[in-house]
Amino acid sequence: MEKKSPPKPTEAELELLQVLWRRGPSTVREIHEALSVSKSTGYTTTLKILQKMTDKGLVRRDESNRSHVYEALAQAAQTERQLAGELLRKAFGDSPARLMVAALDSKKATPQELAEIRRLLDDIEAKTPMKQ
Amino acid sequence: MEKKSPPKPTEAELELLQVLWRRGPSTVREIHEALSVSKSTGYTTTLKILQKMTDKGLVRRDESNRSHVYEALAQAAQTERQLAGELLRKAFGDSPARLMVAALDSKKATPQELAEIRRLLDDIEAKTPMKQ
DNA sequence: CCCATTCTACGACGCTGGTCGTAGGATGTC
DNA sequence: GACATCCTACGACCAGCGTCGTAGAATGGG
Repeated sequence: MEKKSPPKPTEAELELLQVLWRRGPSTVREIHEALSVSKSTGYTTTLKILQKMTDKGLVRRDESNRSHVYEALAQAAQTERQLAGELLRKAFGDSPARLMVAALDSKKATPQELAEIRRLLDDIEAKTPMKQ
Repeated sequence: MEKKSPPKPTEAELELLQVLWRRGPSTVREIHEALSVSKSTGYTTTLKILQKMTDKGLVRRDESNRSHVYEALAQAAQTERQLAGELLRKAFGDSPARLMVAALDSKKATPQELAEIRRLLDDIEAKTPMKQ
């Protein structure tokens, strides 16, 4: 039992996490620049959120340089599982099928995407029934 | 163009909406009772949220009786589409496949559910390519 | 050495969501 | 008619989130 359950990131925190997942360990400046293309928020806002994320255990920081270097502790797959699971429970009665109906209804998927979903289902079914 | 876009319900609002979807038009008392099995919140809290939902246009109320009767305006399918679409965009780069991976990973689906998703894909593919 | 720049820390503010308490009007019962 | 009960309206409160401004320490260029 070494796994701690990392708290759910807020919307702004998720955006920063996504940058860290993409870039790897980064300074506040780097994260803020990466984000400023889509968002126009102040530098200290980014800093403040990062500090809170450190308290929450979502990220870890290396303070050996003057510009602290932040690194994601929350893993992408785990965070996504958490978010999907929560919506599943709160809005879809824990029915993945119902969630997919809504998702595919909201964003019209390309035939390629549909094929990919089928492939993923194959993988899952291949794995589940005869336990490995 | 008669469809207005109803605002996104908050978590508490979604719970009340779900009761209304299940029960149909109901009084505050009825909604509160229905909810009190799982939640222990005050009567006036339910009332207040309902009032705010009225302002937001999520519900409509009939004031002809002393006990006002509330009715859902936001439709279930549309609301679910909205919620799934938002998560899809914010956390999954608009990729339904990635969302499904996370969802199925969070809640181990039964073979029946997987089959149901396949059926769903069949429906969609049957509908899209040759436009009916 | 001094000044401009860059960084962190910290407090403030506004907003929203969820919670409740209380006031006061309507209703029902004896 | 009087009283207890149920209803709505409304304001208060608190916590969390996102935003920013400013202070003050570290750094680096002339």
